[in-house]
Amino acid sequence: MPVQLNDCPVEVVFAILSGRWKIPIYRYLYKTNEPARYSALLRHLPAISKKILTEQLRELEHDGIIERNLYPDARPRVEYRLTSYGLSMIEFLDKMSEWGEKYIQSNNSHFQK
Amino acid sequence: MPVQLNDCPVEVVFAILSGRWKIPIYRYLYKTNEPARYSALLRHLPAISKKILTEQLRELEHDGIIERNLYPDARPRVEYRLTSYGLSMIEFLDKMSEWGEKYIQSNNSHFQK
DNA sequence: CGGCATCCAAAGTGATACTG
DNA sequence: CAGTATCACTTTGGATGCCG
Repeated sequence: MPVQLNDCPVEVVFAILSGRWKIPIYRYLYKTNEPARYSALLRHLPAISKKILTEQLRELEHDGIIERNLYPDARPRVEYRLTSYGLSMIEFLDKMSEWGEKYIQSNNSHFQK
Repeated sequence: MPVQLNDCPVEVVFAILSGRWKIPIYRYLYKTNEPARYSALLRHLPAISKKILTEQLRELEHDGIIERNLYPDARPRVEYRLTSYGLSMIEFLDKMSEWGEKYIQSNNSHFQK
């Protein structure tokens, strides 16, 4: 059998966060620091489609990173926010960000393609 | 235009490490702490094919994470090792690993799917 | 030994239109 | 407003075989 994904905690984390829009969604929720409506996310991520936004939100919710709250009304209102679990990711995300910045700064700009 | 990938250092890091076998390759090189031959990697990652192994190694090399050294001989010998750049990723990888372990421990085992 | 070429399957992403 | 449904496309991973 191949290497079990779940053998490696690092791969578990990658599995949770891999998806074209998961980091952008996380960043938005983190920096606004308040529940965001579906439509606000849609507006903030100009290139995303509703189908994909819904998918990515469902997956993040499934993995316990965000929470979905429906406020039924004439016009339904849905808000998403980071759970405490989601918030706690900031520890390694900050470290990653630091590393990434150094990487970009250095003339190792291979990643440009 | 969509969010530029390169606007976000975290996404840059994800781009570098995303690939089915990159973390396993990294882990192997890190824990053995010595140059590994192509054939050793192939043996250690039971489910990988030669084509894919070569691809992932090339990408890691391109991004400055590993180094490839050819020792020409009757039988060619090729060794791969982490660069200092690659080694320095351990800082955030350790943090990710800690987080991932807690995540797995907690009854939030949603990620099992 | 350490690859590359070919072909194929699966996953991920997206455009568009429709709905309670 | 906050979604589904459908279909198309692109990217990634993999099986297999050949080569210097």
